[in-house]
Amino acid sequence: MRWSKLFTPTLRDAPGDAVAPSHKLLVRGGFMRQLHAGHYSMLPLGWKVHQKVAQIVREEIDGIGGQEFLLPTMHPAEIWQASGRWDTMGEIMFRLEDRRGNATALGITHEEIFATVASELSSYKQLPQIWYHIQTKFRDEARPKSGLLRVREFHMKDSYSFDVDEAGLDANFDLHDAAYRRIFARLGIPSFGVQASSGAMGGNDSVEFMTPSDAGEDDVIRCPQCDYSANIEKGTSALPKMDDEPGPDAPERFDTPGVRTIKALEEFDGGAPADRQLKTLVMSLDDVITLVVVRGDHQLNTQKLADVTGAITIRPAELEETVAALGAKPGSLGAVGVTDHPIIMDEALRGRTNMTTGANTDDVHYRGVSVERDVPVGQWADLREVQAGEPCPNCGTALTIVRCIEIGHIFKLGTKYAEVFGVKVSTPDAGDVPVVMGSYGIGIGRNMAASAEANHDDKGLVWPVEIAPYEAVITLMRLDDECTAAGEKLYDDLRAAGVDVILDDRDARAGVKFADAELIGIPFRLTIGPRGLKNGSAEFHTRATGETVDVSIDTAAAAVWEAVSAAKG
RNA sequence: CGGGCUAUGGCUCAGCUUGGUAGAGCGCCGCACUGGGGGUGCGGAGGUCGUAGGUUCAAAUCCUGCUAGCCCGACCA
Repeated sequence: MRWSKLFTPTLRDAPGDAVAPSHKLLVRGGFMRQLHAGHYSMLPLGWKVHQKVAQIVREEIDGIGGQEFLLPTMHPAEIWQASGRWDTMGEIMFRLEDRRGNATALGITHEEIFATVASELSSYKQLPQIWYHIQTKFRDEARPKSGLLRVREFHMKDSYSFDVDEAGLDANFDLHDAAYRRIFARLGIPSFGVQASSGAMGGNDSVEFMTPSDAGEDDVIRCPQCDYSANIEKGTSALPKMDDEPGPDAPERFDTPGVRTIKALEEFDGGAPADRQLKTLVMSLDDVITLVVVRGDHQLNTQKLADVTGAITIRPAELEETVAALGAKPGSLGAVGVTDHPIIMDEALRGRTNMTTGANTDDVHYRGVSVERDVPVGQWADLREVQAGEPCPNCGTALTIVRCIEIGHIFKLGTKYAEVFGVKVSTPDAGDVPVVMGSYGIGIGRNMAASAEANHDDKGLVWPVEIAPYEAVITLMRLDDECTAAGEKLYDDLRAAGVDVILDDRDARAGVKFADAELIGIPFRLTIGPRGLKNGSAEFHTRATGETVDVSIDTAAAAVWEAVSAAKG
């Protein structure tokens, strides 16, 4: 490629509304442009990087035995209705009708579709199978943000494993785990796996891959000592045991005029510290008013509540609903003796006695509450959100909470989809059995952005060689005959050697060319100018280190080839 | 969905408070000088000021509705 012909509109200033470094740099470098919220046009450079990322993913999934497919992105409603996800996916799914009025979905993921294909599997001898495609997904995100990090239209590699039993699934799960770690390493993204909520995917086990970044959207609990790490939607901590006094034989009502908050009750004469209070949250779970109780100083994690209850639509109750349900306003609510609404209690409250909580009369509280004696708990569950500094459940070290980008997610699905879509195989001793599935996703554009987040400096992007838009640039300092001839020869030699090289033959000043090459993150640069040519040399610059060395013009191509080869492993 | 902010040329922004000829830098086109880190000078093109309505002799500016975008939160793979 000759830069004079390349469409790469680089900008000196980032768009004012971009915040994330990857967003700013991908726009400034002319990799992409926004069409509207959550939809980006990939320009030639952006698409080139995107395809290189996809190719790495393809190589690694092929490497564990994956077979590449391409399934449609428009799906009939019936197939989603069959799995139940037409309803449970809610507003995330784009829906439309064809000219006959048939309901259609734009694919958010492809478990159902791959399962229909898999229904032609018939014998255990065909298993295991790993099938995948790299296909556009559409998700009607409530809030697209941060450039490519969260969008409404994106490419995802999603693979699916099919096994005759759980042991087979475990093996395929581990193969994917290892392949994903190789992918992230090749993309230059520091990564680690965490225990995660399976959310709307169903299934019984899942691991998310995370990379620490302020531009991310997930909070991850990490132990600095052992290897414990979990999404905050899933993780827990070991709380110090509380020594409660037994308290009175029955709860005692007492007046608390004007006390409306946990903090106020702490300071109130005759009140209680927050960790000796019950916090009663009135929630609507699929329109069922439910009391959710956590310790006064704890926070509810709504994803945990969703996982535990299976509820699809969770929201705090409106004021009127709360008053209608309990007869008091927030600030004086409690679950003592409440029998006409389900009560879900956080595990941290098990066995607690002599607690303080609202009495469902404005300005009145109870003290001396024994949780298991006085509250008709319907369900116990881990609902609280871990706070930084709490002890690790494995080793007791103070936990940290790290902001992360989710760069991959792998699920053990079990037989849910196989049963719905009749994916079963004959076995020698168990007859026909449903196939055990796994599902494994990795967003191409998000990983491109995550690599940009991890690999940039104040001059611009510093792509790993494998995904850089070009591996090397030959920068002509003058467009005179001598420089041009030397540059053209190097350009031809490098292309012949298989190096992805661009010749900067623009009639522009040196500063512009250097700045552009650094902004878009080309790993290696050969500078050809009269200063070097006098001595028969070119300058060899490495983007990542900033080092510049003189090399003989005769060996310059070989030097670049060696550097590229070494970097690609 | 709740809260906040924004919308003026390709990009970044000023102008709005106090209504009166639409501006700057970068980018773009032409010419000249220049030529190893976003160079200089001269000349030029390019804007229904998001949109619809209202107030007014007069609206980028004041008022109202709408739309779009961004940020925080909720939610989400």
